[in-house]
Amino acid sequence: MGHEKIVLRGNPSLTESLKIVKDGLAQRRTVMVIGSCRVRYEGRASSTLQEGERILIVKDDGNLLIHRPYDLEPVNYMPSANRDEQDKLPTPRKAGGCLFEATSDGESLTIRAVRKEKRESISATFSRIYAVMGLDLVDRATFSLYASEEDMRRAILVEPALVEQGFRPTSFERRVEPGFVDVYGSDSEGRLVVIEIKRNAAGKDSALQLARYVESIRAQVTGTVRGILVAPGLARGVQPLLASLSLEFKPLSPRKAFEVLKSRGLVEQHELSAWF
Amino acid sequence: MGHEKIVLRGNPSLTESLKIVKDGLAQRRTVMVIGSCRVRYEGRASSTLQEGERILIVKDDGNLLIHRPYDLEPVNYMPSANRDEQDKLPTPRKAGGCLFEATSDGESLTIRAVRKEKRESISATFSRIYAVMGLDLVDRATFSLYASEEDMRRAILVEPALVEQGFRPTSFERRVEPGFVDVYGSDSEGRLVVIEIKRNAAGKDSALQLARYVESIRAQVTGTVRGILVAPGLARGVQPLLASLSLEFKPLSPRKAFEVLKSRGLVEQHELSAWF
DNA sequence: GAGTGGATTTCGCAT
DNA sequence: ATGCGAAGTCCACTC
Repeated sequence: MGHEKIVLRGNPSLTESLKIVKDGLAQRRTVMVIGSCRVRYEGRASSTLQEGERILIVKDDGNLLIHRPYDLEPVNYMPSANRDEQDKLPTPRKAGGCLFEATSDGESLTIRAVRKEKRESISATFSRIYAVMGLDLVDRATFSLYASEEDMRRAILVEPALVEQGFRPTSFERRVEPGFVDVYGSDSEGRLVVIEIKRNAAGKDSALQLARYVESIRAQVTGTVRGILVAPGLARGVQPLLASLSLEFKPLSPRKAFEVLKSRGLVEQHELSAWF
Repeated sequence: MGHEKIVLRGNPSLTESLKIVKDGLAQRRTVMVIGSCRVRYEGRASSTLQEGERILIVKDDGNLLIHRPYDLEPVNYMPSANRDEQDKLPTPRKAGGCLFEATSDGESLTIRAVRKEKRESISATFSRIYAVMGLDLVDRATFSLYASEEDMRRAILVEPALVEQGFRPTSFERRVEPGFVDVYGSDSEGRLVVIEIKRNAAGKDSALQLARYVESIRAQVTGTVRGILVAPGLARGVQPLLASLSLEFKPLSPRKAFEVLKSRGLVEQHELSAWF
């Protein structure tokens, strides 16, 4: 029993609701209740929310949300207790440290969650239930939030201060290798600057690649040549390697780059524009 | 048609789903779709989310949320376009500046939302729908949050002895050069007192911020100026920093502040029952 | 586990 | 509108 993909009841009886919620919680399914409720939270702060019609969601990892019919943010919520453990898992996770309890006094349905470590608890009491459901949802897809490396390069060209104050790009080359884009320029003291951009956390290969570029340039010119690795971050162990190669690191997130381009109206919106 | 409180279908046909979603959007009802979808967002950033089972909610004020079966935060979202207008309304609000569109190609259901001013848009395409519903929820209740930093400030104003015997507040949220002083007053010996309040354990930033305030005020007046950091505790390493800055620390928990307000009848009574 | 900084931050209040 | 600070911030990352 209870192995159905979806259990859903409209205008359920109290008994029916209690069973569906209890089963859903016990089986670590996503549980949703739509109805009129009062909510109380105590923990980091205290809050009360009087009777009103809302949507309550308990996800299968124990995260709890209570949404009003308006507002982007949940009016009440409680994070799952075991976030750290969850993050180690590549796929959907199950709750561990959060205690859930569904009870009924014959008139109403109360869902209560207690998070021991953080000493916080939340309680929602439904006096009326319009719909209740237990869901067994599967979502293993990866979420990608991005601006392209090309976007990062363009952002640096239009706003060189992203690299450092006084940086002036003088020329740039096309992509020489998948994943790498170069920008050349000079700093405030006239020194030559070679920039290598990486969209993801830069690994050793990036540092070594940049080192080769810098070395190549140094052989052709006189004077100091600085090598700067621009990336959202460094992979483990790259920091000391960079230092030993006398290279520098400048953090830049694709998001930041995207913002810069957007603020200048330079972002490509071919799909977006079609919608207007 | 469509005047029902709740329209709810399990395993609906594509045609049925499209109608319920279209009607719900047109009538500014809260719309919810549960199923397998792909999501694409463009605007402040860009994101893609491959096929997976999720919960999509369009609230009656136009806020859109897409939740995976895990995580506290929505994987994708789009704020309603008219937040400011909404905030002026005491009761449930309706969307204005957000364009919604529901379409079907015979195989899937696509819900799109476009926010013109912010130039952002989101699109969710459902290849499979387990449940779809249109809700007419009413929630006019007020949400009360206690033991906030604001409450701590109020508590100090009504009971200055929480800071120290003889303290007399003269003003609060006084504008000074670097920002705002939480509470401003004088001690039993007439010395000026500047108070910075923190709800959580105060960190280095709090100490430095208070130091800036004190410095600013010392530049404007003659005589001693005391800086007191009021917080439930100090983060590690802040104690010596405070000492080196010649600042003082007075422990005060939000809970205590709340108790004070409650004892004066300045907050709605509500029980703080045992958690376990 | 604590500290630091970012977020498609959101939210609220101030000028 | 804009800007600043708070948030029951959450969240990822580093030490």
